[in-house]
Amino acid sequence: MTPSSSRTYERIYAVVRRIPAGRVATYGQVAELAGLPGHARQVGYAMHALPHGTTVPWHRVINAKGEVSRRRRPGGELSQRMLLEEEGVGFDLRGRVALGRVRWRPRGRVRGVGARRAS
DNA sequence: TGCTTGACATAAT
DNA sequence: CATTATGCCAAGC
Repeated sequence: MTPSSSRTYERIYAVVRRIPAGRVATYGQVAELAGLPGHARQVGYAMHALPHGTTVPWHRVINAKGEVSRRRRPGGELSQRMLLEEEGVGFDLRGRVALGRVRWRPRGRVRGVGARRAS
């Protein structure tokens, strides 16, 4: 099967579906979990390709800055922000979420000093 | 069929 | 901390 098949999108959607309410994940994080390390842009592209009545919580995916990415259509980001606020995700005055607080933590962590992510 | 843009990320300045 | 530059892959034209 061609690696550039729609399956790539499905994989991304599967990861996004795992994000619990009240938590958010970055594009890069989703990409890595989807098996596409470094291809954060494709995640954003996949989100853009999502249909309207989708069950995928696309609004829980934000950029590494902790802010909702700007879209081609003005006002769209506000919708995403509203959905997140409804789930309990708070935004600061700069329109950024407390990543260190609402960041989704996939899988158990190696407790202890591991509070650090590979760079 | 080839160039440009993009719901990004990271390093450098 | 913001701004700039480069890399990645896919979709649009």
